[in-house]
Amino acid sequence: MKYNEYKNLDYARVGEDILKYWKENRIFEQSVETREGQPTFVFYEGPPSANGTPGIHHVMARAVKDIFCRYKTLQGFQVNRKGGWDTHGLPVELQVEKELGITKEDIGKKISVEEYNARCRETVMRFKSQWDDLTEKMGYWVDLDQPYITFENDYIESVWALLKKLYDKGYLYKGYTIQPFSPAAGTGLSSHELNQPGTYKDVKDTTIVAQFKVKQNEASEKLFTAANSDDVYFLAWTTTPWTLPSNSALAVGKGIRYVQVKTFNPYTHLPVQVILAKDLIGRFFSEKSAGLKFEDYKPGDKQIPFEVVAEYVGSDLNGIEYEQLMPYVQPDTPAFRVIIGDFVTTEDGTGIVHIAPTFGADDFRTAAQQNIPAITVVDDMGKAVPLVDRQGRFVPEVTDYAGKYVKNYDGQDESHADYKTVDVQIAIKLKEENKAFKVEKYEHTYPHCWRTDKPILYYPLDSWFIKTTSVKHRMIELNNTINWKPESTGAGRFGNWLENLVDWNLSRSRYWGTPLPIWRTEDGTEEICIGSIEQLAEEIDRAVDAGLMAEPLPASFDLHRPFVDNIILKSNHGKPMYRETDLIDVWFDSGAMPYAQWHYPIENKDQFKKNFPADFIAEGVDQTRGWFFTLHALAVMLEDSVAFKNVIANGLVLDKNGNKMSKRLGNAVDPFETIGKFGPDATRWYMIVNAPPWDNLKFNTDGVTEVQRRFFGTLQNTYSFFALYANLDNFTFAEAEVPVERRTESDRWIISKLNSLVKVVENYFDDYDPTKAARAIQDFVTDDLSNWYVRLNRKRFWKGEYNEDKMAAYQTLYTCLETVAKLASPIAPFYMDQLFLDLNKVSGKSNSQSVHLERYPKAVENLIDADLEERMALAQTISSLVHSLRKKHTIKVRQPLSRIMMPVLTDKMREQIAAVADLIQTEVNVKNIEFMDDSSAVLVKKIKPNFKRLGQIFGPKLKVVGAAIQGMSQEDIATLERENGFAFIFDEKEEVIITPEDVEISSEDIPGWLVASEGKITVALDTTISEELKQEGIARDLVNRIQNLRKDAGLEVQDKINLEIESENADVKAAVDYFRNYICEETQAVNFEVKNGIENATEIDLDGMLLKLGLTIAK
RNA sequence: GGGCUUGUAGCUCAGGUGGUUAGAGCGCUACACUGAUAAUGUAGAGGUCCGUGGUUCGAGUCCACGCAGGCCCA
Repeated sequence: MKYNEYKNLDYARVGEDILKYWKENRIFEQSVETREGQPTFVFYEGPPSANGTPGIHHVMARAVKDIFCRYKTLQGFQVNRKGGWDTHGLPVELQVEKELGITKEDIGKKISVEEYNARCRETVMRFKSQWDDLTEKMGYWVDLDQPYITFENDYIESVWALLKKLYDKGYLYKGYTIQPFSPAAGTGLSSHELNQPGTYKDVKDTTIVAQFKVKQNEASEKLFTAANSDDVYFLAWTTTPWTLPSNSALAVGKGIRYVQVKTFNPYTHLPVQVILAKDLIGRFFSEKSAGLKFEDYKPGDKQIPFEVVAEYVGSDLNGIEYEQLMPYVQPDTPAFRVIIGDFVTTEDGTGIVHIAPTFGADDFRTAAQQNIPAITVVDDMGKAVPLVDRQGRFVPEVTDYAGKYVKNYDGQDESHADYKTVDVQIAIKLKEENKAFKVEKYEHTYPHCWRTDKPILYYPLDSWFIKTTSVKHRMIELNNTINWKPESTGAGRFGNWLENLVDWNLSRSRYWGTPLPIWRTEDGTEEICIGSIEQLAEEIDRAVDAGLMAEPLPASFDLHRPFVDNIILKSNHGKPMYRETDLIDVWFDSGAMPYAQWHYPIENKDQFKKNFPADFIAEGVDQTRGWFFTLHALAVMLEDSVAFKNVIANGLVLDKNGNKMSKRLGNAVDPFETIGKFGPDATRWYMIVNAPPWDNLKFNTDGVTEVQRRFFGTLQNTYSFFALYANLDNFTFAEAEVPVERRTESDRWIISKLNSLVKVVENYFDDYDPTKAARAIQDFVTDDLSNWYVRLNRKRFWKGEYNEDKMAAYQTLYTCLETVAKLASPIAPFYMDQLFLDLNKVSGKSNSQSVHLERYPKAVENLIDADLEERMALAQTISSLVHSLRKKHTIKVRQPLSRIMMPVLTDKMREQIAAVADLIQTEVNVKNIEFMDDSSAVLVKKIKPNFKRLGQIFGPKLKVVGAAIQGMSQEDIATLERENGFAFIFDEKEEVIITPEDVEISSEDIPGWLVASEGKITVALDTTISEELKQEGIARDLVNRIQNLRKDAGLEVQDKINLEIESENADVKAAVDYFRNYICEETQAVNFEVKNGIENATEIDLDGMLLKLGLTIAK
């Protein structure tokens, strides 16, 4: 049996072949089955949506997931990976609407809800086969055969069951949220409808800077100290004066600077003191008025004097109370105070923002967080409603403006002289009451309803909520136990989000989604939340008995709209109950997957228990407030637990210029094309090795090419090298392993390095840092294994008998390759499996059918030898220095030299170098390494201050001391070393003593020699070339030329040859004479004749020495 | 506008707790090597460490304020 040898390996082909092999041998299934009974590693698949085609970023995200699942499998864990599909939601609906050429308005009219939803169901899985294809081709192992699908009845039923649990715990309630609303059309608008072209228009509105009078009490005392007897007001600007009756708070920016200004109201001319942002004084007070005297002011003067009397920061003002501006309706709980708002700026207005929680999303959110009530009235149904009704008119309680439209919704002629908007009427009233500081027209853009062209209002609309705020504290607490990669996403983005948590708005007014399972009586006094199909059937039976329904629930029933909408249930008091028409947020669907993927809690209790919470999940960072949040929120509320213990939030995949990929711009990278061209392994390896997953990746195929060449090319070369000679020698790893202590220094070194590698890679994987793992593996393969170990040991493989040393070399290299295959298999699953299989096919060392069924290698501590690794590093540095010296003096490596000399300052260093002397000598072609120490007395030493140490001792004096140290003479340094101390005298009095620990002494120069140094290592090269050395150089040159001839003649490595040589040159003759055996051995010549008149001779020029060579195959 | 994040050589990236000469790979140039050869070695060119201020004897590193890109949220 031979090791496979490849000419021009096709990496894409490797992917295809191995994929076929996996399928035929059920490797994925086996990797789960063979771990039966072992501890589980729980992974959750964040469901993608198959209504679009997959992109290259999906390869990235899924590579990250796959890596850790494979790694944990190698470690012996059982890792079930259930696939899943996210099927509900707006993108699906929009796509369907686009394809049908309809709008939301047409649903239920031009097309029935039933047909519409059928269309959605069909559309959402349209690209499933493409997704499945990519999943396989990129090597993402996930169970595609039994995925969870969010639109299936079982899934929806689970979601209902969870909703009911939340309902029973009191977490579900009906409230309102501020949404764009068109009073003219009587409907809410989605944000996407608001983004239609033409909805934002320039309009001129009356704006008011209102004066809110500060209440004098303990909290506000500081304002009045500055004010003497004047009244103090907050100034706040609004472009929607009709919201002023609904004001219940004022918001300031925490860090913004505010001033208190003494002046006069321009309309009433009364003395006032007003508070506004310091940066905005110029907007309200003219420079020209700066020096005016207050006693000179007469009512009506154009120039109004002003004076800054005090200054505050926003946090100083927090909590100060003020009098209600337009007291039509009183709130139930305390309001009218200053709060901190994160959205406050000094871009425009006054730096103080008027808050009307019923008419602004920021207002609503901030007020809710800081316990500020909204101003509402109670309607006929006993429900709290805002001061403006759904037609856009003030309610009767706002007496002065009752029934008036807040915008021109009733088509009045605005050009008429008597036309006054409600905003203007409010402005007039406030001016009269000394409550307006400035009134002016202001042009700005304002959104309009795309159907009616009338301005929209931000308006509270009914919504169902989950009371996440009630578990906020627990969510934060549990979040702190989650290992986030990167940490900042957990602490920052996610942590801040939790800190500012508001209740989860569950309602969506759509058609294709999980229906909210709540039925209510028309007056809202009775309701029921349904938690299962069984319960629904029972309730329907009751309704049938009461005559509300005609038939019981059929055996097969779709839980979507419109079918559930047609169900009418019977309340306890016998009234009919209708379903709340809302669908739920699709994020609830995906957040419910830990439960619903098993149809839990309806069934599969054990399955669920075994698979909750997840050990690991990974998705894009954009999921922080999406999937990560909903998973966490549901787990905390339902199970009082985290949903996941470790999470990687990966970044975006951008194009090579750092721009977002988009199909529209045409810069999107096709994953099939990339994998087809470079193969899945190089693609994955590039993505992982290039940057940590949580950084954005600038995807550049040049990088994939580089990875393919540098890493896979080198590894493959190394394998080919091994296979070539192992096949010649029939090495099958049949013999017992050569004991490590009988192996060479370099064998033990690479084994030590290998074991160190196993350790660090394990640590990196355990730390969920695949990039560092990949880089460590790559460095090992390219630098240690290929460029050093193999290069230094080439001869051992192709020269001489199949003896123990050769066996040791094969075994060592085999072990390295096999171990690398295992270590790297999570990242490059196809290629590494091929490598493993190619090796194992011959050796039969393992019974596994795949590297993915293997166990992760264990590092053997006593094979790791730090001293050995250190001295090999020394050998590398020294070799590099000698190469550099040879280069400088143009002495080629083939020319042997007699010796190098090295100053050594410690015995340890001498021992270390002596141990690797052979290697160095071979590598740089010198005969001897000699050491020098202090006793040789020719060393020139260099001294360098240890700044870190000296800085701590001398602080500011470091500059002088440092300079003094660097100025020390050779004698000074000798004194310091001899007496373990050296004294400087500064300014003729101050004595400073330094010790050898305060400095670093190195030897840098040897007078009369060629030297090179790096760090503490200095090498001197003896460049004298004796006659004998010269001849040996010629011999080596000859060998080189003969080898070239062999190669040119197309000889195989093992072919023997006859040699003939002819030359007049005495040196050549001498070299041939003296090194005949050496030349024969190196070139596998069985005969070597010096003669004249060679047939078919090749003429050779060795640095000016001419000769002729004849070469024939020896039979 | 807010939160988070990134900014180091032409490109992709390293640079624990501050230490004086900022590194690697690729690319470029030159030379060498040649039974791993579409490989390899050596050397060279290439840096306002995004900017400005500050702390410090000393800042790529710490602080503040900006600038530019990105994500999420408004």
